[in-house]
Amino acid sequence: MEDSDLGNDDTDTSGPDVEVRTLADLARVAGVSAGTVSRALAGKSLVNAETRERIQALARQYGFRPNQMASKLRSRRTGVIGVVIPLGHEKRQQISDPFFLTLLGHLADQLTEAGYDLMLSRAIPDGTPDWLERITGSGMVDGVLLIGQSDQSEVIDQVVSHYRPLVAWGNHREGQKHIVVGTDNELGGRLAAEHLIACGARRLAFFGDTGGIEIATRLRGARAAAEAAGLHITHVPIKLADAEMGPQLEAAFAAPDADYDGIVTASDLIAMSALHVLHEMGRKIPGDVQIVGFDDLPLARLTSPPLTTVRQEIGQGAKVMVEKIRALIEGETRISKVMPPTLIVRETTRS
Amino acid sequence: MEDSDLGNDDTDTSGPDVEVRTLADLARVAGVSAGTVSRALAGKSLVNAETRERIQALARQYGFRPNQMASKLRSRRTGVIGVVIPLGHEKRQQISDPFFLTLLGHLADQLTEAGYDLMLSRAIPDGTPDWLERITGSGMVDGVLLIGQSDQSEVIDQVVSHYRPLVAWGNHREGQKHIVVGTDNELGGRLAAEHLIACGARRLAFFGDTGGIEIATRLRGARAAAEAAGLHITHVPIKLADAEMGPQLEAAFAAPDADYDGIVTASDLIAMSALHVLHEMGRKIPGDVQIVGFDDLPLARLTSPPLTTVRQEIGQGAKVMVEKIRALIEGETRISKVMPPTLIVRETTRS
DNA sequence: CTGAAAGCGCTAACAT
DNA sequence: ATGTTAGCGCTTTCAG
Repeated sequence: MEDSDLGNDDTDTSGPDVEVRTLADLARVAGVSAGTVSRALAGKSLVNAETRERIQALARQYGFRPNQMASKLRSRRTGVIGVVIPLGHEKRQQISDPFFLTLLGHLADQLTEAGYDLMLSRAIPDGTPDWLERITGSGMVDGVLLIGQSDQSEVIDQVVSHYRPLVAWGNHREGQKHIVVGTDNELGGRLAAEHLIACGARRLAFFGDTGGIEIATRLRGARAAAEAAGLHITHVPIKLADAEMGPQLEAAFAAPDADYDGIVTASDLIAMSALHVLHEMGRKIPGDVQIVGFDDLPLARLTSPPLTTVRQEIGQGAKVMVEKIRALIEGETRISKVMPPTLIVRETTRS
Repeated sequence: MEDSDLGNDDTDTSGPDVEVRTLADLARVAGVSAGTVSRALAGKSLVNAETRERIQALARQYGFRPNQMASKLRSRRTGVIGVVIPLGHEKRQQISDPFFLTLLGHLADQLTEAGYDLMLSRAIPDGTPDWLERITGSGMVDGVLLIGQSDQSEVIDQVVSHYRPLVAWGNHREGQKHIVVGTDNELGGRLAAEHLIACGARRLAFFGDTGGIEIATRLRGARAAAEAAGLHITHVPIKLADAEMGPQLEAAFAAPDADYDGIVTASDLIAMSALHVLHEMGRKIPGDVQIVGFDDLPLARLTSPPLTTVRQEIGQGAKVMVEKIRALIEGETRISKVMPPTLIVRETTRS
């Protein structure tokens, strides 16, 4: 019969002789139309189950993958979320902040789980909204997640006036237009300072650069607590330049009136560095100086002594950011979320 | 003069009344064809300098950005590099390894500098090449950077047989098809063990899970050094499960014959955790036990005592990976690069 | 130097 | 349930 001869053509299951790069190619091989192949591969229900499976098998056999660019162009949906790290107020051109990196890791996990791809950009704000609009306006992403607002809160507000699906990590400010997920930084700073004061510290300092609003707010909280106790807190603006943090700290401790006995730091990283420098100077912790970190990175429990710190819920934050961006993309409405920090008492304070 | 009257038409610089979303829209506004707008915006030389500038000004004024999907589809060039983290041999579903995260940060910097966008994917190898081909075959990226090979060396080889622009970080194996940038792990392991032996350690252990080839090779190097000195080295397969590392280490030290006096670790993270656990057990470092880390993360110098470790050149590695992927994309040929590690002696060994 | 025309590979009406 | 028809918005010959 002619039919069986036809059937025999199927025996070449291994050596694909014809190049099948496009839907049309596969359609030809399968003897159907491109439209059907498209539907079959998308797993749509309006295709006969067995043709669908046959086509999927064929696709596998020929190693065919639909071109995403074409698909995205046509469907006006990219399946990609842009994750942007604004490298603003700190002049370093490098992504190295372990907090951001940790948040990024969690975001990657959550986005993958939600079926999104992640496009990472580092951006250097320049006063105009251009650094952000280059990403929102490119048609390359369905939404944007900002890891930190730096000092760009106004610019971001301006962008969301015409670009909705955007969620930032960071500090929430009254009257702010864009949606933010973050920690109550003022409370965090206050918790840290209050704890230090309760543990007997009197000569307080805050270590951290207040160029970004988050840190500035932590300082405000710490200062409020100090003032409530009738104390002064000295602000020492340590920049996060990795290796160069040591010298900055040494200089800070060498200053004439620098015999601090309680230090609130803007991050665990600064705290760890301070711990190290103080240790080298022969100061006892928490005997001579008490320190509170910020973030509660996984590493905080590994320092010696283990670091007392203000915990931010990074994993939870990532989850919430992804939930919100998805909702925004679906056209729903969402509001900001401020999460309360918790004080984790370990051994760099006298508890 | 008529000229000044003409100039007055430009006063509506603020209120774009017509929506200009596409090249064609802008072309209409500019009174030229879409082709010319495309060329002007691409900065091509074959456009009259002043029409080009006029069009660019118009684009800026209307906030117009060409749709990347369309551009990429047409030009068959995405300007995107895929960065893939294979979450293979370790079952954790999470990106948290600080080494990978650090490498990722450097890659982001280098790629941005080279004008590429970065698409991050975490992948869970499943025995087939599918986890990788989903990315290489999607038409979404111009090339792929793999952060670690996990135990997928053969699969990767298979993929590069038909997909050239791929560079992996990791261990180089003789006869391997794909291009790798990485550290001489065997040498690294040997340096660590030799140093420990030279410092008087005799009861050696290697802490780390050898599921990935990199770690297995480090163990091989350490073992070779031990055997050359007539010593035995005990392999303790610590998994990188963040918080759960403590208990694993405690169990390791509680084992009957576990009075190690020299420990080679597979990463700084394990070393830091071990440091912490030993500290809690009241063991002196380096007095009772000496430890050598691996990676030399920025944090290694901050432990107390500061960590003796085997340094991998992460920043340099990222630079090399990006150089190689760019060359491969251009159709050039490249070979693997094995970088020598260096021993950084700090204070967890008796030097 | 610029315009017109032809797709890149796919999806989504609209038919049938 | 499947085929047909039209584009998505851009780039790039090919003319002029």
